[in-house]
Amino acid sequence: MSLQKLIGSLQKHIALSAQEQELLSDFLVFKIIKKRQFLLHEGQIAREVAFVVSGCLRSYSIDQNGFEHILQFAPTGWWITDMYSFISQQQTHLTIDALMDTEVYLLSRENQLILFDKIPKLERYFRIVTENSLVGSRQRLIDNLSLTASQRYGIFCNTYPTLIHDIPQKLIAAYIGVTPEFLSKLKNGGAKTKKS
Amino acid sequence: MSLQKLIGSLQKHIALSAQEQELLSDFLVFKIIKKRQFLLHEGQIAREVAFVVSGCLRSYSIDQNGFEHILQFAPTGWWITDMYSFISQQQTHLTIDALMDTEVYLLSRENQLILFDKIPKLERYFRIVTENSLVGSRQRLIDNLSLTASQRYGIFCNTYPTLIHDIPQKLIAAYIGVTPEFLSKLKNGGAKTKKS
DNA sequence: CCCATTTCTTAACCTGGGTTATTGTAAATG
DNA sequence: CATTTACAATAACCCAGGTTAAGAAATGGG
Repeated sequence: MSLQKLIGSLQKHIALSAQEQELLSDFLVFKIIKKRQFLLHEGQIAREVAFVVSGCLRSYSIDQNGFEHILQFAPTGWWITDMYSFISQQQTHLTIDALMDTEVYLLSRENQLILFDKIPKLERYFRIVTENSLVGSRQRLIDNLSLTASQRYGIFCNTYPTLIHDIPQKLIAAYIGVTPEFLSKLKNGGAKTKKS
Repeated sequence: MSLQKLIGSLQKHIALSAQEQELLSDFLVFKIIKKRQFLLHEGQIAREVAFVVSGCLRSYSIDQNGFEHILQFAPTGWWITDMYSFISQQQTHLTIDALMDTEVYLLSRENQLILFDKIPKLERYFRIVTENSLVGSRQRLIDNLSLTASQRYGIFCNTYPTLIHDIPQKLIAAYIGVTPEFLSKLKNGGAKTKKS
């Protein structure tokens, strides 16, 4: 059963008894999000965090000029939500949708907090996951401040090797922070435009 | 006593008994870092996380060209470390130093993990602090991807109102991601360079 | 109080990446 | 299988922000 993917992720950091696993599963909702469907829309409240069993989600914001900026891709084994909206229960400025048909387990903030009291090990697990997310987010900030677009493209290829050939390259551009035109120039033109 | 500042921060999220406060304080080390002195140097391991009681620290990375990029300022009431090195105990790529004489409490990762077992509420506190840091980091990423330098300067002024007049403006430039020359142009020149 | 160092400003010129537009092509959709 | 719709490539031109340089102002240590 697909719940095993989630349990597997938990067991990397904590040990859960059979009863605890059962209890946890009572608080989860399984859902299929079809390609191009939304899990979260700007203006809504992120009531749940999602664990991706298969497929891939993305979170992004849309700026004043209508450009999308991708914060995170979530392939198999990743958690995704808008953390701001999830912890404050205020309206989100992000959108989350599916790049392909995707299976997820949803855990509401409400249930998460209940579980933290019933199974303190779960609070540990999420503490660790959040620490790791913070490391990733800070690293990406540094990369954006110190690297060129071409170097960031290289890092993307290492970080999400499975995605490169599976998603449109305009999404890669929206992640590394350039226009699709410029990414195309990078990959093909490479460097030179000047004479010989 | 200055420990009260830390306890005050804890009490915003959790309730600690007198004994628990005592136990916690046994694991903390008080330290004064004088202006321009280092708390962490590239290549070292971040054994501790620091809580700033007074003064201000900063964390930054240095890129291939020798330019500094500031990840975080930590005035009174903020926690700071290199989360990557702190959780993995691998060598850091960041540097942390003091912008002015600064008082901190240090908590080692080792002691932090011991405390998480002895006082689960502390794990909750750090789970919450880390969630909030993640929100801040993600927001800053969005800002860097979607806003102009001028808009980012405005946000800096709102985020760290106390710092604007207390730190050299080259540091503000290193935070918002522009050169000191360009920030100067922004503040004074404003817009025009072309003819009337 | 003075000299040295660091910081700030200004200005001329440069470039990485953006904008706009066109054309070709591959998927969805009917 | 025709037709919309979305994606990628290319190219000419543009601009926010970087680079270099050099003088003015602030800071700081002896």
